[in-house]
Amino acid sequence: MDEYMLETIELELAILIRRTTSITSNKKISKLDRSAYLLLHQLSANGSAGIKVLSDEFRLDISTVSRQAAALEQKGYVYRIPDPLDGRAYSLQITDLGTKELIEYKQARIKRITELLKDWSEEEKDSFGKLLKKFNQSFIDR
Amino acid sequence: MDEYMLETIELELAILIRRTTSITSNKKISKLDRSAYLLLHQLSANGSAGIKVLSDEFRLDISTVSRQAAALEQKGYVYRIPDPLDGRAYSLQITDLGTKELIEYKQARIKRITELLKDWSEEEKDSFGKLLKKFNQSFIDR
DNA sequence: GATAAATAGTTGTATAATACAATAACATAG
DNA sequence: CTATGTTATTGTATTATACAACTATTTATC
Repeated sequence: MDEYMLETIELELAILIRRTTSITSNKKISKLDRSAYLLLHQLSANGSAGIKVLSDEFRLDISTVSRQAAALEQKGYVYRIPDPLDGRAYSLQITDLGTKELIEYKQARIKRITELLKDWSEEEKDSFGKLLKKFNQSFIDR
Repeated sequence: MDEYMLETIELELAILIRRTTSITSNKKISKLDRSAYLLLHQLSANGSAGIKVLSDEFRLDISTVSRQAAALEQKGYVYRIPDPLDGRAYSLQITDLGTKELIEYKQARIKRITELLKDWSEEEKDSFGKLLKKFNQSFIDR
């Protein structure tokens, strides 16, 4: 029973990833992509931070975050504040435009998920959210 | 409450995808990648099929599946049976070697997930598996 | 304080998974 | 039999990632 459920989880996760990857490369719903969205979310929720800190939090390579940040800066969604104590470093700060886009994108995502889950019970949604969060937690801690 | 939970689901899904993408491009655990794994799984579970049928089932572009199939054939994990009724088409059949790799890969994945979820209750695992499956269902039906 | 080692960030290059467009070979409908 | 549709392949582009080489700067060591 246990073994079987793990197999299900394992398979359904793989399917989920493939499906999302496909949809992502498909539709340009908004001006934001997933990586940009998560970066903006982080800056918005937890305040400004440098590339290094962000890449640690995200468990991504510094170079990856560096490019993501450059793209966001180029679009005017973030700006850089040089670190007064360290000439190499700076903080990324979300702009008003960035905040606006973030909210719009988030709203569009929530709308889509609301639609997908419209037949789910409150309890199921609640449970799914919590378990996903818990899974990501274990996942991140490795 | 509802709105909040949808926001959580939405965010945690994005995080999950990013995290998995990162890990995928990171570790070569096995000879299989996720796409190859899912293709083999499909052939193993639902019998042989052609590229067209597979790409419909997977909601992927034909060209994508065509390349995945070519890669698997090249490794000796599948072989082609020409369709006797249609000179353009053929069936993909999993080989013994393919089956062997599939089982090994699946086992490795289950092991990893077992480890990740070792502190979860039976009920949580059960619930997570079912909800993931249900989510993919809604997701696929669009 | 001078030099060595560590750190923050950028840029070049590579890989994986996808899509779309053009094409070839074949099948079916009129 | 010709026009249209279908299966699969191949060329090209995009996106998100990693690793490696590099620059500029900071910190540690002697």
